[in-house]
Amino acid sequence: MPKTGLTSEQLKQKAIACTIERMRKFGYEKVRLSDIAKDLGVTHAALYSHFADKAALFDAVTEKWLLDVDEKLAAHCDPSKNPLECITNWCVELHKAKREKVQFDPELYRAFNFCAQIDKPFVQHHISTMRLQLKELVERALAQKLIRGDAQEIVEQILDATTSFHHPSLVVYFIEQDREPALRKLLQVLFRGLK
Amino acid sequence: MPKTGLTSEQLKQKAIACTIERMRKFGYEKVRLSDIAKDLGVTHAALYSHFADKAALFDAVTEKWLLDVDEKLAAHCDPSKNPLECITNWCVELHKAKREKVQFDPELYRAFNFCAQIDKPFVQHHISTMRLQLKELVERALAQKLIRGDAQEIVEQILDATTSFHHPSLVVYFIEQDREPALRKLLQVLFRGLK
DNA sequence: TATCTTACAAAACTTGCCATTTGTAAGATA
DNA sequence: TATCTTACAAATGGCAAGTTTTGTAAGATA
Repeated sequence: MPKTGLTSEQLKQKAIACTIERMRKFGYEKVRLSDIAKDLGVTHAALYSHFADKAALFDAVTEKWLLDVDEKLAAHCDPSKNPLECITNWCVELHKAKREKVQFDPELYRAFNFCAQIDKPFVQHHISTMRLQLKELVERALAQKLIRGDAQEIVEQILDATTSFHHPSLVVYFIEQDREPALRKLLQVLFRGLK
Repeated sequence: MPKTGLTSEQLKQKAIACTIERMRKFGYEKVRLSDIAKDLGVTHAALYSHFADKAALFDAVTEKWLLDVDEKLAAHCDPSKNPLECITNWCVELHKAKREKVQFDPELYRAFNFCAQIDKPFVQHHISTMRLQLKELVERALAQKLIRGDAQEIVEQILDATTSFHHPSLVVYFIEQDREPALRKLLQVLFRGLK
C-alpha cells in the first residue's frame, strides 16, 4: 500500500537512478539523502523504509554495476566456441569494463572504489561468479586438451597474471595506453606455457 | 666550513636517519622539522641549507630505500648462473622486499607510498634500473636459447604478469598469504610459454 | 500493515580562530 | 663562502561553535 504510487521495488530503482545521476554530476561525497528524497517527492526518512541506511543505497548502485559486468562476461562463455578464445575475450572484456568505467564515468568509478569493499556479500557474489565463469572455460579447455594442469590453479594463475589489466589502481595508472594487444599476447604466452 | 662538526653529507645522512626513526615511531604526518633539528643540535632553519624543503627530506628517505632494493635485486644478476633462475629469484626478491616493508615497517611504508610519485627523478631511476637489470637477464636467457622472442617485450610481459606480486596495493591486500610458491609457478608457466 | 510524515537525537561536516609548523631573508660565524 | 641563527611571514593543523545531514521513534494514512 504505497503512498507514492510506486511499488517498493520501483521506488528503489528510482532512488538508485537518482543517486547515480547525482554521483555523476557532483561526486559521491555530495549526494544527500534529502536531495534524493526530494527528487522522489518524499521526505528523507521515507528512504529508510527501503534502504537500511545510506551505505545500503550506495551499495545498491555498486551491485547494479557489478551485475552488468557479470552479464557482459557471461556473453563470452558460449560453449560452442574455442575455450581459449573465450578466455581471452573474457579477460579483454573485464579489462575493457574497468577501463571504460574509469574513462567515461570517473565520478561513478570513485564511488565504486569507495563502496566496493571485498567483504560485502554482493562483491563476494561477483567474485565467485567470475571465478565460476572462468573455471568453466578452463575446464572446457582442459577437456579439449588445449592446455594441461589443475583447473583451479590455472584460474588463479590467469587472474594473477592479468591483474595489471583489471585491478582498479593499475587500470587508472595505465589509462592513457591501449593495452589490449599486450593483454592478448600475454594470454597467448600463458596458454603456450600451459600446453 | 661546518659549525656542527659534520660535513653536509654526514648531516644529511643523520637527518635522514632521524626522520626514519620518527616516521617509525609516530607516523610520517607527525614528523616535525623542529624535532629533527633538535636531534641534530641545530635550528630548523639550518636544515634548509641541506634540503630544499620538507618534501626533499622525505624524498631522500624514499630514495634510500629504493637504492637498497636496487642493490638487493642486483645480487640476483650473477652472470655465471642460469638466467631463468636469476629472473625467478629477482622477481621473488622484489616480491619479498615490498612484502617485508609492509609487514615489518608499516609506518615507513605509508610514508613511502605517500612520497613515491612516479614522476620523481629517483623513482624513475629506480624503475629504469629495474628494467635494465631484468632486460639483461632476459637477453642472457635469449642468448642461451632458454626462451625466444623480443627482449623488451618479454621484460614488459614479466613485469605485467607479476604485478599482483609487487604492486603496493596488491601486496597489502594479500599480506596474510604466502604467495611465493604461486609466483614461482607462474614464472615457470611463463618461461614454458616463451620457449 | 507497509509506507510515509513529523519530531527529535546523534553524527558528520563547516567555519572561524588561535597555535604550531614551514619556509624566507638578512645577517653572524667559522 | 658555506653553514648557521634570529626574526619574521606564510601555510598548515587543531579545536570549539554552530550548522547540516543522517538515523530513529512514534504515530498518521492509504
